[in-house]
Amino acid sequence: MAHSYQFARPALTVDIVVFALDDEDLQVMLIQRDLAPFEGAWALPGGFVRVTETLDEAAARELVEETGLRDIYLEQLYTFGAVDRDPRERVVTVAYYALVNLAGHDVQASTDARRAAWFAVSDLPPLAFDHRQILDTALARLRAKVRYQPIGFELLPERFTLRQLQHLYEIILGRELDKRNFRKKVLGMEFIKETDEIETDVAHRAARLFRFDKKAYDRATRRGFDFEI
Amino acid sequence: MAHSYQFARPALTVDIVVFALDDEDLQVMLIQRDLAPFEGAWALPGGFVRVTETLDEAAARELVEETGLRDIYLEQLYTFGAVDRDPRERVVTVAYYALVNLAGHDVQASTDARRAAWFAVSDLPPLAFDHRQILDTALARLRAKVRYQPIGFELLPERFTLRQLQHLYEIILGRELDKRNFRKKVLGMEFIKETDEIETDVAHRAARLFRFDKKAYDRATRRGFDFEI
DNA sequence: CCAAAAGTGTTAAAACTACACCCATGA
DNA sequence: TCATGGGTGTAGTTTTAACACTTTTGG
Repeated sequence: MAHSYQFARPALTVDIVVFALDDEDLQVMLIQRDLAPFEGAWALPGGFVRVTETLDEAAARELVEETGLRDIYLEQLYTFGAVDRDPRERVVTVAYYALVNLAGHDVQASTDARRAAWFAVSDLPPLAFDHRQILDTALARLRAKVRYQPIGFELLPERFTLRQLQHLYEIILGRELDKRNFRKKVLGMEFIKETDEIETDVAHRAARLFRFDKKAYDRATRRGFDFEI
Repeated sequence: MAHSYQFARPALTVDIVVFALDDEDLQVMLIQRDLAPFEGAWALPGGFVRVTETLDEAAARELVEETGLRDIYLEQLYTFGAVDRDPRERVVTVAYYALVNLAGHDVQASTDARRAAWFAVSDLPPLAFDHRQILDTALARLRAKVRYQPIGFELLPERFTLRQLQHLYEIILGRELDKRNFRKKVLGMEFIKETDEIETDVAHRAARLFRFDKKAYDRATRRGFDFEI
């Protein structure tokens, strides 16, 4: 590695694919651009990385600034470096994806969030730059990872019913699951703890609420347990 | 995303963790640094990304320049952005990992490769920068990915024995596998094709050679087949 | 009393694990 | 003829997949 940079430097940004779940669909948060290029088009939240912050910090900061979301699950996805992905100049972007429980966070909390909106991943508008490719990569990662890491819980409230959990997997994986087999598998995981609460305000028998116990999960993992749905 | 960069830019590099297999160990290629900082220390091959090349191109170029290796399996790993990972200035690095078949490539083909050497991952020297962390991340990724993607073949010659293949998994996964069960599973994969050749120059019964048929693998994948060891 | 979802077991098929001997070859 | 690794089958166990009815609750 040479000591100093004899060439021009690419600019460096972060972009974040924020996923949430409603009753019907997996959703993604997009921001409507107010500047050229792609003025008026929808884009992923993101922005330039400062020299004084890590990549994770840049992603978390942009998320707060552009969407008002803070303290949510955030994981680096992939770094996109096509030479012409930004028409103005060379920009390399480190993409992240985030998972948020819609019920627990107020997206309108930020003034900069006025142009933010949720879209179903099955019905997306055209996106600026290569953001469609980034989003597709994030979706593929989420679909693969949700099966062998307990990240799905990030999309649910802290207390959830088994029906909600099953529904989450059905939406993300895109196929139906057998209710009895699903419950058998999940109830066999000792880190999915039954609480003494039940649903309220439902027009039918109320379901038991469960919670994900991270410490118990870590203990099981150390014993060699492999999460899998 | 603002239009132009009102802040100083981090420098951007690529670093590559090159894995190979010998009879005993998984090995990694390191380069001895001839400049400060960390002069004389061992480091991953890598260097600055030019504004005219993609990240993949930068990684492939640095690999040829520093090790002489070309046309080998190369995959983006993770991007490391700790603020002080380089003592000189802010440098973000996009790490890659590569897999190479030792028998098929001549590492000494490059003049710049004089300071390159292979080290067993179980017996590494101290590394420059955060390269130990990068290497550990690559190792974790390789161990996880080799189980559900057919990338192990990249570490073997084009024609290989089932013993070599089993040995590869035993070294990477760090545990012994049952010979009969392993052969049963592998021979059941239609994209692992028996050839009409056998080993030569062995002091015992010669084993049949097999090859990995990528097209047949892609066909199986499209039918929903899931590779797993 | 009706509509809606909660909750619950069994069986057959498939996959996985453990395990030991004879065979072919070259030195 | 010996040392070395090549090559092969079975049985017990575990895991997975398919499948339907009764209970609870609120409206």
